[in-house]
Amino acid sequence: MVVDQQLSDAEVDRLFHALADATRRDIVRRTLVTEASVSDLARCYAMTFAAVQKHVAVLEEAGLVTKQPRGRERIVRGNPDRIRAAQALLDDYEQLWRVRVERLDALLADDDHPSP
Amino acid sequence: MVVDQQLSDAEVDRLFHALADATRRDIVRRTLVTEASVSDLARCYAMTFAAVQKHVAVLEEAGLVTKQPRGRERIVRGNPDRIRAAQALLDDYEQLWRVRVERLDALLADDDHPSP
DNA sequence: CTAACGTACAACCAAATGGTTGTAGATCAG
DNA sequence: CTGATCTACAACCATTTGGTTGTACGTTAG
Repeated sequence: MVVDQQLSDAEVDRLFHALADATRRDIVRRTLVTEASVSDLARCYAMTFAAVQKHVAVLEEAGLVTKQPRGRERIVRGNPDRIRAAQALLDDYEQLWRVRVERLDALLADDDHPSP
Repeated sequence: MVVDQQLSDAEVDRLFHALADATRRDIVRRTLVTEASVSDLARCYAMTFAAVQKHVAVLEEAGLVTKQPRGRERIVRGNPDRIRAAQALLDDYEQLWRVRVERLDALLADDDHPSP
């Protein structure tokens, strides 16, 4: 089982911010399936190489992607662990919501036996 | 079972962007457990009422929170469905990653029977 | 060696973000 | 009615963001 990484607020900020852009999400999608160099990726989008380079940097700082040198290229790979970390965070929110549901259930149970 | 909402790129942008701020995440946490007025929330943070109001607006546009008038107050409640929508999106990414794993497995299987 | 390719990085710009203050409209309490 | 409270919204400001262009440097191909 993957250990539930303890991410700081700033890291969580970076993680969700990195996911809040369609181009970056597409880069994550691609590199989860197939590794690609930065210029491979740049050819996929209607923007300059430098712009794509910046998106990859944002993803790398968020931990969603790793960049490994290979000759003159930098090979980009998606990091499934960070995806799972994000899922774990969202799971926590859902668990919190259950508290509300359980409290409402308790209230309804009390209504079955109202005090006079 | 909750239907898998079909979110546009712009909606997903808004969803993750709304989550990319510690104050907003805290508002979501609180309002998932207990409903609260905007000024209830404002008292929790070291910033002006107007700033908190803006954060709530961002969360509302992202669908992570609903705002319901009650007298002069606006009651804020967390929306677990949007949390689940975000989880569903991340699940998709994890599924993509499995494609890579399966392809690697296939490659290894080929290596068991190398051609001469 | 030379030319082409892949990357890194700085400088610049318009637009969006996250905060502030200030004003004004509803609603509630006394 | 009057005053306090809760909200809405505009205007403003500093910083960040997402894009551009341009320059420089290492690596590969011919």
